[in-house]
Amino acid sequence: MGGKGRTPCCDKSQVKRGPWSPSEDLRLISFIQKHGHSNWRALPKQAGLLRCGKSCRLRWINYLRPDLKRGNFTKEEEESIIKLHEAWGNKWSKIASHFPGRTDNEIKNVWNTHLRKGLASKNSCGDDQSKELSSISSSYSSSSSSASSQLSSGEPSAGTTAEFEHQSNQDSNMSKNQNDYELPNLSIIQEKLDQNLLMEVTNQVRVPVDDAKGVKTLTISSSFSSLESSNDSSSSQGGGILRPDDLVFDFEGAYPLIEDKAVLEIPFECDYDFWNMLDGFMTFQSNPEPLLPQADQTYQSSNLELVESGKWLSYLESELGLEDSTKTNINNQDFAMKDATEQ
DNA sequence: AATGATAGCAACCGCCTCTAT
DNA sequence: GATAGAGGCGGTTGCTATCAT
Repeated sequence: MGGKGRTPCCDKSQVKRGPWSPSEDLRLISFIQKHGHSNWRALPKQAGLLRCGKSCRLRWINYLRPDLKRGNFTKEEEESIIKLHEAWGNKWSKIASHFPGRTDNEIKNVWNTHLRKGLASKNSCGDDQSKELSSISSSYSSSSSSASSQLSSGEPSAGTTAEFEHQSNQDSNMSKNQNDYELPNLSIIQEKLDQNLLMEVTNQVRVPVDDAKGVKTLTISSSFSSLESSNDSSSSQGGGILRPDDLVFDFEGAYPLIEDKAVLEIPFECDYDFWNMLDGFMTFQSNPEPLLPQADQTYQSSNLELVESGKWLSYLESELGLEDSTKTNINNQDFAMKDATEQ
């Protein structure tokens, strides 16, 4: 410990706080993708972000990392969390290390919101709990063979802990060296698609990826809760913020693989106006007001919004030189009109 | 329909640990 | 060994959506 007190990690009056905007997310993603994150403190400045380095790190780890598994925890995962918490207490990062794709923050939240209450209620009816624990134990052992032996007793033995750690090392490649950040392989992408994380593709920013056999395309797709009729509360938070459920990596066609890893690149050095415009766009698009339906207008206005946003992104694509040339002229005209109208 | 209570979760804060000098 | 800087962790807060009255 320092002893003489710590210098603040950043000047809090100079940094932005609160929810991250879509453009900040994209800046961070593209910067890390290109340069890695060897120095979190220096990163915000280098990336042109008015954020504390810690904030960037947290955002990346908890939200933007490409290997994150989103969506609800499965029953098995929840049961595993309960058992691991029994063994280790609030060692969230340690627990999280056994759930590839899950973050300590996520697990902590799940524990605090769901599991703790569930257990508390079970504790009130004594016998049920021991029954429950034994069922959890057997369930766990069937679902996680390498970890199965340690869960029947309260404290983990040295051997069983070692087993967990062994498994953890095997599972969490990302945590080995996050500077060598790797994108998930295609099976993970497919898994996300299977989980319906790609609910509705409303916009696409295509990024060409060089490939010896030609240029493939990565599509960053975003869908917005305001355009969805989903009752899922998790998708309804965040307002104009681009959420991971919204921002998914989608692949068109085969993707270049180097040593089984997909490689892609988002152009970081685009015009700063691009990011700012993107911010404005995201806010504009996610603004529910134009979409809040007057009954039969719902469908029409939503589709209008989709069309407009599609035009907008096409415009972006053309600005970035990523466009399908056949669409460019029309879209530029459309956007210019829209732009003039809004201004 | 309005209001208050509750739930869920992203983000922040402050402390701890590790490492370089 | 002392010190400072940086990353990491766990606790907590605050915002938003949903539910209940």
